[in-house]
Amino acid sequence: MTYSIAQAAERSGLSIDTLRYYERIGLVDPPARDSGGRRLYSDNDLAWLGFLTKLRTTGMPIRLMREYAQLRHKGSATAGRRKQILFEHRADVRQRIAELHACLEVLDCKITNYAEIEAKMAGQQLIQEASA
Amino acid sequence: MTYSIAQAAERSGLSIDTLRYYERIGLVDPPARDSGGRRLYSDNDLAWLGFLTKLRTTGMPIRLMREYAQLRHKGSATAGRRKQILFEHRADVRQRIAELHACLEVLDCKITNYAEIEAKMAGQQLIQEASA
DNA sequence: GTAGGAGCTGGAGTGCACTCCAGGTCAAGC
DNA sequence: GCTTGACCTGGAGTGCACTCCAGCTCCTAC
Repeated sequence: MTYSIAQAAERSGLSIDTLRYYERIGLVDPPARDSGGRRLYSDNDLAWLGFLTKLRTTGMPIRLMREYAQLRHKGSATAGRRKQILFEHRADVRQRIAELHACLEVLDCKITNYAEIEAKMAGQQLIQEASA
Repeated sequence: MTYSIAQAAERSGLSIDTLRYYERIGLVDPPARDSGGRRLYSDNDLAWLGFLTKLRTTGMPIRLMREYAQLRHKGSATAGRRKQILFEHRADVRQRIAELHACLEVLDCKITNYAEIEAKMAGQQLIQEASA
């Protein structure tokens, strides 16, 4: 199964421009081409794009994704380094999740605060209306 | 208690340049100044900076933080909108945490994979050594 | 055969959030 | 009184990750 760049964009959630950009900077291999010179993405290509978007979503910088992509080409001898990259990145992600949770608590606290203010104001309005 | 810009930077975790930048774009109120024209941050200022960094850590864009900051100046009439901003932002943050968790699973899976490959290679090495 | 639409390339432009710089002021210590 | 170091200002520069553009080719459908 092959996909045009438009289909690949839709399935990967990336834009057409981004797909060409990723290719240009060496994040993805140049896909096959049809007789007219148009890109034909394979299921394999899409799987790799899917993995890349996971890395991006989790905030991995592109230069590191590129290092990973290049290691992939050098075969199994680089598996150690690739594993290390993912391992360290996972630790980063976990830490970021923890940070976000901490920030969530602050947000909860603030929101609760606003809700209390609202309740108080609503109460005062009731009192005003009753005494009017 | 007051703080020089260097102290404020250290306590907030922001750089001196960033503090001045935030002031310039209206994210923080211009702090007091000493007789020599130098900034003197108050505990209140630091508390606000602390809250801002929570918002930034959670990915709120600066233009939205600025809207929030400006609403704060307009008094309690804007509390509803401010609450709304935080409320929506909290939903964003929760969603992002969920996304990160999903990505973590993919990472776990990949890392496990690499570990298995390593184990297999180690096994082969043992066999080779034994037969040597 | 021609109009339209998808895709192509190389290169320029964008938005965001800082970050750096030159040239100056000010207060303290020697 | 002079050096030093922290701080000041307005403005320019940076890095990242795209995003857009002009001008072209190719295929399809009428």
